[in-house]
Amino acid sequence: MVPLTKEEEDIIRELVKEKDVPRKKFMHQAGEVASYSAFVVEGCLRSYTVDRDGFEHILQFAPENWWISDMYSLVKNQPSELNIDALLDSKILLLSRSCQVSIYDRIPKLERYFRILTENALAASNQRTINYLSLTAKMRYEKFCTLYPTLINTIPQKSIASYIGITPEFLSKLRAERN
Amino acid sequence: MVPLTKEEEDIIRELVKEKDVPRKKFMHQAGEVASYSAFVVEGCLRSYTVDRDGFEHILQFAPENWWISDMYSLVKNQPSELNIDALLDSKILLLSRSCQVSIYDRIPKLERYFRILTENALAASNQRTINYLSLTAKMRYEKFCTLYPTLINTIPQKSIASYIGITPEFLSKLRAERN
DNA sequence: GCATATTCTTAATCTATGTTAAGAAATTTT
DNA sequence: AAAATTTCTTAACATAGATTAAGAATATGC
Repeated sequence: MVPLTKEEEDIIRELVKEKDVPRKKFMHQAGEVASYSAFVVEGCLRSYTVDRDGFEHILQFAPENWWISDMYSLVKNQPSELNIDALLDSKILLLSRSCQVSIYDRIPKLERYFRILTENALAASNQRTINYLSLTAKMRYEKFCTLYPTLINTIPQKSIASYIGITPEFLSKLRAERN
Repeated sequence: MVPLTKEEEDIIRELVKEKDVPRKKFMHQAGEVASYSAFVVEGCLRSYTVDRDGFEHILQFAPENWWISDMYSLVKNQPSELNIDALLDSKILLLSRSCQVSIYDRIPKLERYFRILTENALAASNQRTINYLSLTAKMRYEKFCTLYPTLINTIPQKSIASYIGITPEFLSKLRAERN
């Protein structure tokens, strides 16, 4: 999306840390203040909350080439309610919030890149809210399938159920319905 | 949030159009491609979809000093599903998408301002998604009351019901419960 | 490759929330 | 301020989706 010169690439390479996250290992845990965003090079991460009854609710999947973070904790500097862990063995690039800001100062077009990225994330989040308000569970599942075709066979069904806001049992029933 | 010089103020004043929007009048209608963001100087706007059964679902309230737009339509350049209208007689500032970009080029710190604004909107939207996934209707109503105390007495209850994703009848019942 | 743990399915039962309807209260228009 | 419209409340009944439980299928760790 943003063409970079060799020097700009070097700046970024210096500020970003590569990391392997094996399946089920955390990149971030609830209770801590988030200080990193992650770009998924390979694999898949997810962010989720755990409610008072111990149920997990997935906020975001981040397959390859997606960014993931706890935006709330990052911008408010407050302890976060979110956990971020790997659904598959993954390789990520970590960018700390302070590095991010220093990149913006040194390479302004990256501030534009992240602004646009965030605008797209907001548009997608709004769309998801509208889906909750106006669609049945079945319709949300069908939308999910067309929106994330690659995820359907790589992540457990119960994770999809959690993302669309239903129980795994009910998702199982919905799937049985459509022969 | 962003201190401006006299000249910068003049640039902005030139690119922004002031407009009065009487109660129930539209700033934007579904089907059109959105090309403006609006800053609410006075009054209150809302964005909402109308589903196939004719029910309204409110995505956002914008009381004084908030921005409102159809981010999806704006960034994808696609016809929007959202209507934006005034809940109260309002005065707004309209900023077209093209002016917005030209402001970014002329006053880079405003690109930062809008990046931060969008990050905050995303954090709030994520929070709302988590609320849907993990809270009952009653808890969502209570959260709404603490989050938007000023709205509770200025907008119809049925609008609150629509925003938190329940019917007005059920909200009425919830309110009766807590004596 | 076997044992263990996790995920998925099915079915019976339960419950939070929706629907319908009708009157009361509040607000807006004339 | 009366009439008309919109919003709010209440109550009986309906339903989408949750819960519980148990077995079957898959996946994982050793």
